[in-house]
Amino acid sequence: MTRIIFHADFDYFYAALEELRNPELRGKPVVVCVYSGRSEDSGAVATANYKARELGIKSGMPNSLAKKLGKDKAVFVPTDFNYYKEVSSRIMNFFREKSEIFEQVSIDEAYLDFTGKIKSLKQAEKVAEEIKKEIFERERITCSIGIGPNKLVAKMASKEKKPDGLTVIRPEEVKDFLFPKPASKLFGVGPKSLEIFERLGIKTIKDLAEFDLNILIENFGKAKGKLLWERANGIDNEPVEDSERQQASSIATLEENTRDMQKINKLLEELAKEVHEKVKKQNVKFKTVSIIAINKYLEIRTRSKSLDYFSDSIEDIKDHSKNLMEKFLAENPKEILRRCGVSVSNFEGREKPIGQKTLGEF
DNA sequence: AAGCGCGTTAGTC
DNA sequence: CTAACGGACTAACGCGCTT
Repeated sequence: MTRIIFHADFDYFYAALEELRNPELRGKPVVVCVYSGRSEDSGAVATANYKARELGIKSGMPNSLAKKLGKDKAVFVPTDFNYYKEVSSRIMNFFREKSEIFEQVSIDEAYLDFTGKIKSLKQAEKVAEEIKKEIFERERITCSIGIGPNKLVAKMASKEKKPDGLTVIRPEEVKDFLFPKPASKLFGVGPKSLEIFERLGIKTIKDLAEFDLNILIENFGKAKGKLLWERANGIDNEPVEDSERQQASSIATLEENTRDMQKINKLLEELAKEVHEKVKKQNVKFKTVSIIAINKYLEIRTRSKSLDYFSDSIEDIKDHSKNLMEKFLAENPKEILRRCGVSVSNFEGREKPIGQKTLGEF
């Protein structure tokens, strides 16, 4: 059964919302920043509008660099997640009404499965136009929609034309659409995979799609190797489904790089409190407590501990995160931390819905 | 041998 | 002249232990 999957992606969402509530920003380069609080500019760019992108400013970039590129032309504003969440959930609710098979991926992205409601791709295109129009009328926000036979193709298609784009990829067009793109553009390929691709001489998605599956498995492991190969070939059978949260975490930057347990504990306590609030709000019980340690080279380490019961106690979060951190620092005498985080996961009654991936013979 | 729990890393927005 | 650098989340891996 060929499916009709939409992927909707709000255009430069945070920056668009900042423009919306502050008309003075319109027409200017707008950069929405996360400030870590360590110094005036420390932090990173969350989103930049298109004017700012023309100056070379991109999300994830250090604020200091963005400031340099933006000079006095760009406007820098801090994130206001409560505002973004409010608008996002109104749009998400609208999506949910439109197609009951719906999956929110992040604050600004969702999949919709219209297989049962729509007969042709021509009609799908019309529905997508209507959705875009209605979102704009309601919220004055534009989005880009990709339509394809599965989530992967829909997702790659929504990126094709931005902002305010609509891209339909028919099943017979999938390979022509994917193959010419560099392998780095394939969803799920990051720096580590690219390193391996380089060694194997894989440059385009076509190279990957035609590469020997067994050699990919040797290099990436069974599941990841097969996953990459399938994706390169446009194969993806993941269902669109509304999944529940699997984790709650908080992370923050230390005032200065340190491995002093006193300073770190103070921050861990605050983070534990934030995580506990999320746990209470979501009304869940967790079994696993983790810490995240990011050193001065921005390398990320994690340590975790599973309890033999489900808990919602703040003491459990505090105690275990402190113990984990103490042990981590003792075992890694050279680590000097820049940021740290606390996370809880393994929620009661949420057995991971994954696992239907049957790896046949090859 | 398959499946699970656990602890960890890679990747995305 | 270079380097600069958030926070929240999901998926999957590898290992050891059970069944």
